[in-house]
Amino acid sequence: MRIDPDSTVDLSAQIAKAIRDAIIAGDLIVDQRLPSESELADHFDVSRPTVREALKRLAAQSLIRTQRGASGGAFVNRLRFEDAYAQQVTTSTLLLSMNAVSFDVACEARYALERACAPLSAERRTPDQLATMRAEIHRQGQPGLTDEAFCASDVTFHRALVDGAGNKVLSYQLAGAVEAMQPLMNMITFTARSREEIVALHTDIANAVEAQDAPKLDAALIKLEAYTRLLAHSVVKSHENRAAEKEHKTA
Amino acid sequence: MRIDPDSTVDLSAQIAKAIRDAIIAGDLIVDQRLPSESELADHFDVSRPTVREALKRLAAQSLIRTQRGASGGAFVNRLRFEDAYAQQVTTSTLLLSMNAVSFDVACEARYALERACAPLSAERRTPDQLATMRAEIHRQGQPGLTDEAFCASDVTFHRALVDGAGNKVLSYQLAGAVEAMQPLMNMITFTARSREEIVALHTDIANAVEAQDAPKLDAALIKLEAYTRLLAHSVVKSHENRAAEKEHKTA
DNA sequence: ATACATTTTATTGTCTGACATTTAATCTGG
DNA sequence: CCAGATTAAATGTCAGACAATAAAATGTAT
Repeated sequence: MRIDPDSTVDLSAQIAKAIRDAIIAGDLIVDQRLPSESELADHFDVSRPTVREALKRLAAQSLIRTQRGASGGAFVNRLRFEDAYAQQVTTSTLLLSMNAVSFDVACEARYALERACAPLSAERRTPDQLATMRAEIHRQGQPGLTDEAFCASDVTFHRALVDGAGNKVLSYQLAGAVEAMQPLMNMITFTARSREEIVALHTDIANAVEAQDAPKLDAALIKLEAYTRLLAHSVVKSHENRAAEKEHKTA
Repeated sequence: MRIDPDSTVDLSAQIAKAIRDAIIAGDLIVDQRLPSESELADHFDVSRPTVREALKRLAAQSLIRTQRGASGGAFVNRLRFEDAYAQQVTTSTLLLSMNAVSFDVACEARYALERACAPLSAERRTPDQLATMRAEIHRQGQPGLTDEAFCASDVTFHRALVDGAGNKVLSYQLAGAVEAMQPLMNMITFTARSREEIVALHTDIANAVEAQDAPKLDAALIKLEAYTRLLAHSVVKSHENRAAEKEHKTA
């Protein structure tokens, strides 16, 4: 592990990269203790604050954890699915919010991915998963639910569908796609009529899963995607109309 | 933006969270300049090194960038697809290497996702994308190629297929799945015979894409997945045999 | 000898203050 | 008006200190 003191890059960034590379290469294994901050400072010939900045960078990526006290220190962290999941949701959410991704593109991606795991879900669905889906459908049918709560329930419903595939890697990859869509979905105001329609489509999905009927499930998802896009378009249009009216007034 | 000085959590972690939440909530917008480190230190009532550790955490997640000099400082970073992509690859790779994910599970996830975007790719394929796929197939057919180079070409080929869907969100989500598999794929030793088979299957895929024949493309991908798993299983078996032999000798 | 309380020690967390480096803005002389 | 020198503001880095924590070592009483 070496750094170049003459490089224009931050020393802490270089040190973080050196350690990260060592972890990726397997030179540092899970739960292994790194040298203490002072030792690292000596090794890289920098000050302790600089080493600490490097370690904080790695901690931000969940690559290490630190413990205080005697026999404490920084340890290589076993990256858990939940940690990776949380990071992916944050990243995906910001990515969508900062890059002017159209609703259509995001929606297409989400449903394409969801349909990818649908056949596996249909095959392997568990009673637990079915119960979750039914429970969320029931919740979505209750009046007085806020739009946010409705969307949250929607996410839970779809997560159950995805997790039903029984493939942790797949669940992890899809988590970002499904959850990152939520802020966009929250823009939609769900009328009683549209909620009714969505509940009906969700019921179709749950039925198809229960019947382990993959083609029917795929068809139901396609219908739901189409309906979601329809709703979003009407929202966009009403926004545009309002903007146009405003424009008209000021003119 | 506030922190709790009595919390047991690191101050730098709290500050990072406060700023991160502000970015996610949209209180800090892209390219907006954060207060200087000294000002942040005053605001949170901590020292400058503590603020710096917090900022490095955010920099590690590509949420901010820093610039030196007058009128420099920390700016909210527009998260680019490439940055998010790179992070996802790192995370996914470590996730697989640290969690004893079986080849079958990873492979299933990868091909399920890839098949998800296949219909879109078939519909929207560009001449450029087709050219890339053909070029990589040609490279894969050349003798003297190392296993690593063969795998790298494989990744490029599949990326072309994925990018062909013309959906950046989808490409981003799939990037991790495809690239993270590479270390696992690198374990396989490709015989001349198996390379030939893979090239043939890749040709089927390219032909299906060119013909914009989605069902044919899906079928080709299913065959490739089955063959990939077959190869991996033979590798695992030969490993087990060798281990058994070793065991026998020492006994 | 063992269980419990105390002390020691190693380590991270935080602070203070200073200097180095970089870069944009400002000033100054031609 | 322009080019170069100067200034100022910001991050990058360093050194040394102290606080907080938690494990290990030590002492002590039963």
